[in-house]
Amino acid sequence: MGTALTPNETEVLALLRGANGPMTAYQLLGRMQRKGGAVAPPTVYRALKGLEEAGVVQRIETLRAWAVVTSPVPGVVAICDYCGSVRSVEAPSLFESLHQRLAAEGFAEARQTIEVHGRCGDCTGGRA
Amino acid sequence: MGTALTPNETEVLALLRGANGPMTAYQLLGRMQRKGGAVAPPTVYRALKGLEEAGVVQRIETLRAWAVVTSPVPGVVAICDYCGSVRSVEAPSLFESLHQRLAAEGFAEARQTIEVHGRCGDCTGGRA
DNA sequence: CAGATATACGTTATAGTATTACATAGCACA
DNA sequence: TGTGCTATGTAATACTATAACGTATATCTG
Repeated sequence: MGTALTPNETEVLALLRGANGPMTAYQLLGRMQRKGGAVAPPTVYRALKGLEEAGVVQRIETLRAWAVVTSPVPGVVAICDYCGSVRSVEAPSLFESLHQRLAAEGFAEARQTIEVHGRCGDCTGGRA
Repeated sequence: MGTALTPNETEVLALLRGANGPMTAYQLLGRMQRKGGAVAPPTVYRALKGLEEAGVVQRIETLRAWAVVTSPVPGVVAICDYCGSVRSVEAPSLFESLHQRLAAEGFAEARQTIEVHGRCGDCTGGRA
């Protein structure tokens, strides 16, 4: 199946798993430098590319940051602008509707990005 | 209603309208420099910010580029990776489903980004 | 009118994100 | 042994975006 991860990919993935949210490439770079000495941007970007192709991380486009994929199926990324939390919400029927809608236009999609900014339940319940 | 556009905003909007697709901020900058002499990045970014707030342009996140808003209502941005075309596809019921789905999670959305990469009808019909 | 405020813009510098290009090292295996 | 492949290192650069500060102009208002 998926080829095994390389050492660098493993390290980046571990860092992302240990974080409680997305990290930018340069945050990852900083962590790796504090551990391992001379690490340069291509090391991080190559690892991210590999992990993305393996389907285990994804770029959160609107944050220019990277996060572990938490759901087996593509989801809606819900980003709270108040507390910064990022959740992936599964919505298979939504993606199916999207597929249908695009098919009706003759468009064959290969990759969907759905990101939503707003306020999460925790931040809505409490004060502003 | 919407305040009038500033001269810089007007110029940037005209450039985007004249293009047949999204332009990056630095492409806009280059055009403005060839016309007007010394123009710096903040000039472009300020104009884009104003236009975005006015709802007449939007950033295409997955392209890191900017495009004129073509539909009165938020749409699905369909990007053909073969010919580079970018279209906004209206899908009100899709956005309504998205709203419902997020509301069920307690999430109140303020801004949605839906971008899809794939192959458009023109590129599907013909050869690879 | 003087002074206060607000908007738009100019200018310089810098921050933040990502890629290109080329070198090297190790492994697999004919 | 040598050939090719994968992963990595390394240096430089490209691309995207913002911060911080200054200036000009308009408008309001006492």
